[in-house]
Amino acid sequence: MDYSAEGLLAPNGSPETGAQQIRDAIRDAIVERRLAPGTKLSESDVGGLFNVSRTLARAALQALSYEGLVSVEKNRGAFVAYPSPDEARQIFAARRLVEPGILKSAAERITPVQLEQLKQLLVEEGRLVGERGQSARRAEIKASGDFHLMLASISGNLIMQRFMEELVARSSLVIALYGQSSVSSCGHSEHGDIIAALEHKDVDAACHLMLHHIAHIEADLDLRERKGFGLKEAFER
Amino acid sequence: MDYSAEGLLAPNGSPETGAQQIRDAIRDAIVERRLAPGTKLSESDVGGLFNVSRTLARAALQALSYEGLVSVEKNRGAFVAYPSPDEARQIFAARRLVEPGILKSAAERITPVQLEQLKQLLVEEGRLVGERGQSARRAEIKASGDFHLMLASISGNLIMQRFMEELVARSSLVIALYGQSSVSSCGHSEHGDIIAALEHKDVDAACHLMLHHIAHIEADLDLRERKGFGLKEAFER
DNA sequence: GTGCAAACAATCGTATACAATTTAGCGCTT
DNA sequence: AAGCGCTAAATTGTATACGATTGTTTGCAC
Repeated sequence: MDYSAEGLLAPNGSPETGAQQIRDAIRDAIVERRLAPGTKLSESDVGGLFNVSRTLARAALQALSYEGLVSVEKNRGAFVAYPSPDEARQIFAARRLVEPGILKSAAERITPVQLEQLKQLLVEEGRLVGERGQSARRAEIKASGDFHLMLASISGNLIMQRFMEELVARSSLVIALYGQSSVSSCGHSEHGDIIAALEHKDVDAACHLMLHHIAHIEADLDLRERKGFGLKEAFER
Repeated sequence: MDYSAEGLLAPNGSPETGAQQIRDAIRDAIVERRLAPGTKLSESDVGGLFNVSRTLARAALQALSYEGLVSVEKNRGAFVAYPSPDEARQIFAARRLVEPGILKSAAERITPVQLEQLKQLLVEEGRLVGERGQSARRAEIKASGDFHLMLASISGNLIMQRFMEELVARSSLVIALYGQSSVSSCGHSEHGDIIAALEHKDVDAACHLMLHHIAHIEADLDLRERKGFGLKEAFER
């Protein structure tokens, strides 16, 4: 019946099977910037695309709206979120608020093998920076976010981990909208510095570096209000 | 046609009308502890109770599962969440992580009128502590949480505000399950101390008091794993 | 009487159908 | 020709229907 890219590593999702997959697929598309902010996500289209009914498509869109990646307007439909400059500032303010704490917690619990995994992630990220092409760029965006996500994972707090997933995903949207330099994904070297500080058990330095890192990302944004000079944005809200 | 730059805190019911109401109603019931952890929430029953179809009931339950207040098990149904001791610890760890930061941000932005509102909330809370009866107790639980929520609101960060809503709600579940002293809701006087520190612009003291406050709540919990000595718990879970 | 198995019942998972709302198109009036 | 109002198409909101999975009970063999 349906042989559409069945779960490769998903043994079983707790709530539903179908909607979960669709949600993840759309989220990946948004985070990797294949779906531009403001794009309309009609329930019929989404359902048709994944060969499921509107019911599941709707559930997936709802889920994404809870994560702030999709905004659904009553009787009008769902759109890829188009964060305002103010929302963007709040997202980064939230990251400045929680990431040092996560880092501190991660530093207390990190094991040698986890430290090695972090380093490996860094190597992978560095490899992608060197490559060319859209595909490599997307992978780089993902790897860059995965660094922050792995720290949250090491912290051992599932709640903070989920929260960071949301923040990283929404950050990607903000960068897609307001980023200036093309390679604004994440300062690669700064990730390395943080790992080094972690390795030396210098938590304070690591936190300081993290704050600096976040500020660095935010500094690359142009958060001035757009007055709708781009007609596409003006139309699609 | 389109008055863009839509309100950030628009009264606009974003997704749906019906499911939102049901979700809020059930959430209130959970937070106020009228629904015990582990209670089964069948889609048919919920729908029947609110005179809507299973579709809306399901959407509401899904929403609550994203907030961690209900857990849905595939092909088995939805239940009021029954946080494990480990989850409980993570919830409070998350609060220790974010509340000082929220408080710091709130201290920077608080206006005299907001300070007055905080004080009024405190008075209201104090009044409820004195009263007797189930209804007063429920209101007290809510007011106690509202104190923390209002601080998040004052911080001006909608994302942190939503996150705190989740944490406060889940804390209520934890206290319902593991709280020992009957009046374990929240140390009322400690709220007053924090306000006082805020008023004197002593942010460090306020943060310190907040951490102490959270520790105090957590200290009242008995987070030892239950081996099913209570037959009731053994059944409903 | 105990243990397994097959049918029954209940509930969830998904699809489809209908109603309500919004949006766009068209013709009419001025 | 521009503006207004009405109708029709499209899209979302909600309900119902059907199939699938799980849990229970009954019945039979041993």
